[in-house]
This record gives sequence, structure tokens and C-alpha cells, in this order.
Amino acid sequence: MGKRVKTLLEREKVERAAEILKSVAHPLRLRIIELLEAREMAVGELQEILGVSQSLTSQQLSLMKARGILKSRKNGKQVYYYVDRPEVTQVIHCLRKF
Amino acid sequence: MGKRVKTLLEREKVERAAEILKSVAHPLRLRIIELLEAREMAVGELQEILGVSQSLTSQQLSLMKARGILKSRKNGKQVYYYVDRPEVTQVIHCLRKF
DNA sequence: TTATAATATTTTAATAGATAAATATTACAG
DNA sequence: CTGTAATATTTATCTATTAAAATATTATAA
Repeated sequence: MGKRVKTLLEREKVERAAEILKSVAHPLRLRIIELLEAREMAVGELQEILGVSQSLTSQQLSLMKARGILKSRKNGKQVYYYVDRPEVTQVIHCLRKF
Repeated sequence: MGKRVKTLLEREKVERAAEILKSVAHPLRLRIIELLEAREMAVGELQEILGVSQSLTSQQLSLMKARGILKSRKNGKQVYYYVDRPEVTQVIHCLRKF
């Protein structure tokens, strides 16, 4: 049998991996993830810190949420986003070495 | 003074990080990187293994080379590509956890 | 209810990315 | 030189992303 050399990325998985990477491969989205790694934040906070429009902030957040990068919870009329997957954090950490 | 919390990604660096991620965020390119992590390969080999056209193979390779993901060396009329940066390898490894 | 703060969604225009096809280089054999 | 294998570049087309603006929801306070 022999150890399978850690089946890397088979077709389907490669697609998924590429999708995740794309979800993150954007300056604004990277900045958002960084901020959220420190602590969860409401849309408005992010918007202000990032200095971009409300809709753009919201768009990027939903995009990442839809792709499983972020999660969110409601609190009154505010919505808090946070990084759910530790793997995301790891990938970002790897990037710091560049 | 206090330890600076490891200045994460300042504006410029975020741009760079996003660029690197984008260079890799593509199924075909991920597959190429995987293959090249095992060993350097000539364009023709890759092309055959991947089952895609010659020009597409070459295009993706030059793209990644231009962005510093890959390097290449010539040997006669063949061109061998290889992964240069260990950081790239690390990012890919992180991805396997997804 | 109604007004409003907070967020989300839709629409649209501009730009960037992906791929195939055709053409151009390059390096070597003969 | 000339032919050809290997790779690269260019061009054209199609699709996807980006981001702003406008509009729609949602939750709560009054």
C-alpha cells in the first residue's frame, strides 16, 4: 500500500482552495480579516477604520461570509462579523513572511 | 515603548500580499505549483500532465514567474520551472487544512 | 405607527482576468 | 543556412470583479 504522499489537491479540492484564496486575495478584504482577527467588529466600525463606503464594506463582508471565511451575529441593529476558521488565520500568518 | 503588535499588513504590504494571493488563486495555477513543489518540470511535461493547451500553460507560468512565484532555467530548447520561494509552499500547505 | 440608525441588496459602468487561436522566438540538429 | 521542436507572445473574445450610487431591509426608539 505505502503511504499515499498526502494526496494533495485533487481536482475538486483545488477548485475549493482556489475559491478560498480568491475570497481573500484583495487588499480591502485582507485588511478586514486582519482587523477581525484581533476582535469581532460591527460593520460601521470597520467602515470607519477602513475609510470606505458603507456598501463596499458590506459587500465585502457578505462575500466573505458567503464563502465561509467569516461569520456574523446580530446585536440589535448592528451586525458583528468575526473570523471563524482558524485556517484562515494561518494562511494570513504565512503571508506575513513575504 | 511596548512591543509593537507585529505590524501586520500596512497598506503597501497588503497590496503585495493580495497580489501574491491572486497569483495563486486559480485552480490551474495551484495544480502547477503543486507539481512543481515535487520537482522542477519543463513546460511540455506540465502541459501534458495538466491536459491543457500549450499557450495556456505557458501563459500561467509566465504570469507566476512575473510575480515572483516561480523561477525558470533553460536547458537546450526546454525551459524548466520551479518554485523558488518557500513561503509559497507554506501557504499551500496551510490550504491543505481546509 | 413612524422615524431613523445600521446594514444589505441591486444596479450599473469600468476594469481586470481567463482562454483559445494564431503568430513569433529560440535553440539545436542536420 | 534550413527545418523543426519547445516555448513565448499577441490578439481577440468572453466572463468575472470592482466599486459607486441608489434603493431596500431590519430593528429599535419615540
